[in-house]
Amino acid sequence: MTTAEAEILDELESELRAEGVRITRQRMAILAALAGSTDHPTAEELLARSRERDPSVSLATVYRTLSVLVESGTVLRNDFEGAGARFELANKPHHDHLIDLDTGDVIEFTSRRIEKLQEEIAEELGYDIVFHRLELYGRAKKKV
Amino acid sequence: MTTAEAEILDELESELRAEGVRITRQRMAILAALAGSTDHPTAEELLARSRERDPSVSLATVYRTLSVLVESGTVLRNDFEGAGARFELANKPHHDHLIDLDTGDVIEFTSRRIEKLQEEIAEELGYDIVFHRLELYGRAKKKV
DNA sequence: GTCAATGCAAAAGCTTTGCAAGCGC
DNA sequence: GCGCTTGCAAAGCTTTTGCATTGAC
Repeated sequence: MTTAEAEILDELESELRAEGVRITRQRMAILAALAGSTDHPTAEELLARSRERDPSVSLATVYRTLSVLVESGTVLRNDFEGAGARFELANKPHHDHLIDLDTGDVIEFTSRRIEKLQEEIAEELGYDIVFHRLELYGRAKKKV
Repeated sequence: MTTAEAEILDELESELRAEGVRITRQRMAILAALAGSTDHPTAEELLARSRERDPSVSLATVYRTLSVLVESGTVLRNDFEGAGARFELANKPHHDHLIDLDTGDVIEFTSRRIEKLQEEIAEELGYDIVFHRLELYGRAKKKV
């Protein structure tokens, strides 16, 4: 685990304790797995990564913990097309996703202009946006 | 069934036959259910609506038929947050969706500008977009 | 010590599939 | 008539849940 990851982990732990969330070995293992992931792992992948730190983690606990973390706003859940849900820490600025259809890679991007247009559209329709989902699915351009 | 719906149904049937898709009573019932729906029904809802025309339709056939129709580009499948997949005929211009979190209503909208920005973003990242998903989830503004 | 969190296994919810019978073309 | 389509029931997958036990605070 890198120093940066350890710092993130410490911070997450403090924040969660402050919210009254109980910290268990399993939860720390799952948080560590999240902090150590730069991709967008599935529950199964998080189970495997958590077990490297604490083999006692079960899939049920991964799901229950993710549920708690999503509730508290610590984790974001993504339901990309195709497979099961994918998770990521919410400690980054808001962003949307571009999914590489060939490799499954997920690229994060942001666009103030698109965000703004979404607000305008909702406004015209008489709505307040609570959250949104923008996913681009594509293939890398051939190198020329 | 309105005259307009009957026309849509005729057209769908012709197109599918032209593509070599076999037309069965069940498939016609499912197509009619789709043509007669202005909302975005689930497979279960389509089953119920199809059975009004042909009670022999089974859920397995609804799914298998939808699969054929999605393959042929006749139907679009939406995986909105929350429940199961929702379907709609693809015979309208491209649009995105705003989902009312209180009522579940789905409002369609289009924005050339957002589409264009998406293209630009993909371009910058070196990708060609194959398809995308843009969903706004919100609540109706309070009337003042 | 109390009450929440865990592991396990069973269940749930949606969707798919194997198989024998039926039916479109 | 041939081969695709159907209904039924069973199975698949991901996610959730009941229950007895463990463990955090």
